[in-house]
Amino acid sequence: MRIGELARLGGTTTRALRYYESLGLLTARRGANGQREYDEADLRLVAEIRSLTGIGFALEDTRPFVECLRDGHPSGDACPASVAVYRRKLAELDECIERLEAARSRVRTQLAEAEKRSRPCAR
Amino acid sequence: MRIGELARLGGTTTRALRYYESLGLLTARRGANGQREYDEADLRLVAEIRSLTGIGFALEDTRPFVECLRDGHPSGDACPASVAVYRRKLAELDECIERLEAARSRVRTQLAEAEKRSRPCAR
DNA sequence: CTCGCCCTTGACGCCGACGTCAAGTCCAGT
DNA sequence: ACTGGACTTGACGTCGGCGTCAAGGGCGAG
Repeated sequence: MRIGELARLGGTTTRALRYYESLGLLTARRGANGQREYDEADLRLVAEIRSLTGIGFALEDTRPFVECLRDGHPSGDACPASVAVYRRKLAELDECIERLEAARSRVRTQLAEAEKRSRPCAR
Repeated sequence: MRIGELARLGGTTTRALRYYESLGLLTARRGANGQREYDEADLRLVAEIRSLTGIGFALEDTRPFVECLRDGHPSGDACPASVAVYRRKLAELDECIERLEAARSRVRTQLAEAEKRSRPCAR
């Protein structure tokens, strides 16, 4: 298949696919006319990339998963490097959630105090 | 005081202060030599901006607070517009935290499965 | 006078993940 | 032959919040 169909099937755009290729995440065979030619394995890679970025992974973080799949593993997270990214991401998420929850509680406090001041005698 | 001192006292940089001014968050009187001149009220504004951005507010979100202070209110969140930003921000934080927690649980699941596959007979 | 430090404006750089436009190529259908 | 759609590369634009550099002006101390 060509890039347009891969984009459609992968739920993304041709621009994104070329961008992935520029990062070395995707590689394409070229047909006689110079156009990129893809197969099911490439679709699998795109699916992996989209799935991970959809969760919030940076493109660079998807690299180990993609390489793992290209090495013939049935699953992108079958390799130690991928699992390491899982762990790092988990730690990042924990920290991020913690910070946001702290921020939320501060905002809540501020909001409560502001309302108390504006309606000092409200029930 | 001049911009350097305001930056020091406010815990930021001169570049940031000039940027705030370009956004209309800060205004400065000019001395005879063309240099910016600030007072305690300006320091108060900077403190408000830094406090809010420190929690994760965008600069634009601090505008109502700053204007509220400039209107003579003792607190930046004494105005309805500021309180509205609090509410909006709270909703944003709730949604963001929710998404991150969902992502975290997905990553946890993936990690657990990946480890199960890599060490099928581990205790 | 020079040194050094602070100040001025203007403008480009950075990060990530593409969007969007330009100008041209390739191919199938009518 | 012509049209329309899909493809190619290259390059600039976007968003936020500044960092950093350039090229100068102002001012007190020695």
